[in-house]
Amino acid sequence: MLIQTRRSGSDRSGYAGERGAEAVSGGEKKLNERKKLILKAIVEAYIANGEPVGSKYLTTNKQIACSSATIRNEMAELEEMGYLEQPHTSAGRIPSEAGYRFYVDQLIDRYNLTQSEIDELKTALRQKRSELDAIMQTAAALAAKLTNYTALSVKPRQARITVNRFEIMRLDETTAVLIMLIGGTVKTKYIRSGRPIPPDAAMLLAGALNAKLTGLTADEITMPILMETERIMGEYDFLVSPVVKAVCETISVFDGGELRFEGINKLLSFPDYYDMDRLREMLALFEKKETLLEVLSDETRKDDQVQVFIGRENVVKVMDNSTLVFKTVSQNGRPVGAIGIIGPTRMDYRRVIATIDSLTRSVTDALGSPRDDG
Amino acid sequence: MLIQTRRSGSDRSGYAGERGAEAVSGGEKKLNERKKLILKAIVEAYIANGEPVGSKYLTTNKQIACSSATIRNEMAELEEMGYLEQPHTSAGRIPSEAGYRFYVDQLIDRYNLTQSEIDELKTALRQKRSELDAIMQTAAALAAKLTNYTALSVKPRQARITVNRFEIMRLDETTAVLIMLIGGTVKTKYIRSGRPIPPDAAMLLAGALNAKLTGLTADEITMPILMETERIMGEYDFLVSPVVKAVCETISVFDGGELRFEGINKLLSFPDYYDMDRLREMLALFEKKETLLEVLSDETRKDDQVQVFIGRENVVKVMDNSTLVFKTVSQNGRPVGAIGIIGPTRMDYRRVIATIDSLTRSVTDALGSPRDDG
DNA sequence: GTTAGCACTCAGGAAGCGAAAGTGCTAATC
DNA sequence: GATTAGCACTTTCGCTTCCTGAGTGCTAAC
Repeated sequence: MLIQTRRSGSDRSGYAGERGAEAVSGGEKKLNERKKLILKAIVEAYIANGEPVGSKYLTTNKQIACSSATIRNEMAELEEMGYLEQPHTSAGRIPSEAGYRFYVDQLIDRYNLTQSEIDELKTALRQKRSELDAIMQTAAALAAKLTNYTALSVKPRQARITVNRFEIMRLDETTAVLIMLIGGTVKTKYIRSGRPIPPDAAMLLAGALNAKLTGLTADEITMPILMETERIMGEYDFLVSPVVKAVCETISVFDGGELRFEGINKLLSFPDYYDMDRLREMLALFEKKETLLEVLSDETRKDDQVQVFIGRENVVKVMDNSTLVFKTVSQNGRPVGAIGIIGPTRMDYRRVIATIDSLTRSVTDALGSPRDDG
Repeated sequence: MLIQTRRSGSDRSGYAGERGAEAVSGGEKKLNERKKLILKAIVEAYIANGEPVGSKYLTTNKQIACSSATIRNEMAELEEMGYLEQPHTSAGRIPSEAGYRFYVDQLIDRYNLTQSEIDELKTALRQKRSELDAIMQTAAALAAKLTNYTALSVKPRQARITVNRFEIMRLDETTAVLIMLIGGTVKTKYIRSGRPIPPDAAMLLAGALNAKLTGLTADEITMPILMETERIMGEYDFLVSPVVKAVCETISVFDGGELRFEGINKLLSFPDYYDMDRLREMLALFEKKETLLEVLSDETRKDDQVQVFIGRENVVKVMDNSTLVFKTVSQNGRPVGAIGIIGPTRMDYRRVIATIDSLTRSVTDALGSPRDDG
């Protein structure tokens, strides 16, 4: 079962500071201000340095005005509550998954990208205006570059895929290309016929397809429709069956969704992935795609806020110790994909969340509404 | 400077057995039969086990009928000649790059895939008949699966990219999709105009583009051609400039070639890549693409035989300790891409070469000649 | 409730040691 | 002259041992 970040207000990013944390609903334990301060400091120090943080180190933090002994007591309690862990007795503490979760939900500060980063983002995206595939890939590349983690972009599995419009391009006597507009993307498919395809047959076919098959899913293309289309085609009815087959193939395959990665090598920057087995499993996951697509597609539509899945919250077993952060991208108010980051649980959440948030917002802007605008 | 495998005959695969090895031309040193046997045994043992091989171990090889002391003497000479290396005094020997090269050029046995492997290959490819992009990707995935190394597929940088045919698909009042047939692939580009694009303008535009721009490279599209096209378009001349810009963008970008990888996680199966730095550099190389494309594209056309670049023979510095094996794929006798394997120098050359050879052959068959066949 | 002090624990590095593997060389043998 | 047996030598690798430093938990004092 996936646990989603809970939020109180309708704050734009959903990531407020400490305000309202006291009033949080439900099963979460209350933490006094000092505990929060300590937890926050531990998470941030651990994110920054990757080493367990000890009580002495925390005394250097100006905001925490008490001795190491006191901090030790608080830490012991935080550990008891499940927010901290100890790799071994004589090491400092590191955040548990629950600790990260609490941090992400309630302690994190709002972080803003610098103006130059935002500019980079906008100009990079402007160039590819509204080519959905290209724009998503560019966005993922940007996300990888800005965050230094591996980024992913996904076009979700769509329940109902239909072709908006057909076109036929004749190449020569017996060959033609079938062009299909599906949502914001164009798919093509070769058609080879044993018999000649005269120009008027191509025109007729395009017309027939547009008349009969637009707006239909693969399931809805039934025998009567086929026969009706063949009737329209008259003497060229032999073209209908192979072409419709090609159409069905396309809209079925397309259904699978597409998942791309950028910056895979960034994984290796983190000691968290120095374990070869973990790394291999991660890369295998990247190539299998189905599992990850499931996570992304199932959840994609729920929310237009940044989603954070920490460690074992992920259905995918492999992803212990890894966090997935993503947000959907919309066009005309409908989600058409998502962009995200995958990296170690010990991740710079502030930065990653801010980046993904801005990025998806910019992409959504850049995509605009390709049909409606003047 | 790249060194290519030299071959003597016109043997189909270019990988003969020992025959004729004695008669090899030029600067290569002659090896007596026993040395060859020993070198071959060492290379194969090292490929199989990944550990330096010692003289004692080689006595278990039936073909080498002499004592360990004799073998030691021969090994010492082979080392002097540059075919073997010693990691440290008390270890066995491993092949040097020159050793691998000699092995690949002259000692390797012909290896054939099993019938079931060939069948898998054919059926997998048949399904995607002649969709160039899809077929190349499938082929790379197959190569990765069959060899257990990382595979790559590439559509080479083409010096002269031209559009064979244009088509315009009108979406609504102000939006259209420009469809370009380039070689065997179809590229699309959105066109948005501030002003309405009536249906007859779309038709007229397609006609004008086909008349004026087909067969031209980006460089060859000059001002006079633009003006002539605008003249043809009459009152719709405002469409010409943005559309031609889109065309140029496409054929320039396309020029870059495309490079895809399959089975990146396979890299991790080999202790050769347990060094994190090497691994990271390798992954970075995979993402940068340009460097690798250069190697592949430059050499791609030279030869229709399997090409093997061992270690430092590769221009790319990162690829010490790595070997690149690839072969071009042709359509209508013209190279349209290449499929290859990248992996540790200690690679199963027999198997990899055989696989790439069969695979590219099958792909070439599957691609057929899309314009000429009945 | 907070702090100082102290005993305790544990990871990680350095040093030392012996076993195993494989070589190079010499002298004997075919 | 080519081959082999034998032996001393070198080097890695795994193992144990020891030591240090960091950080804790607990107790007693403030």
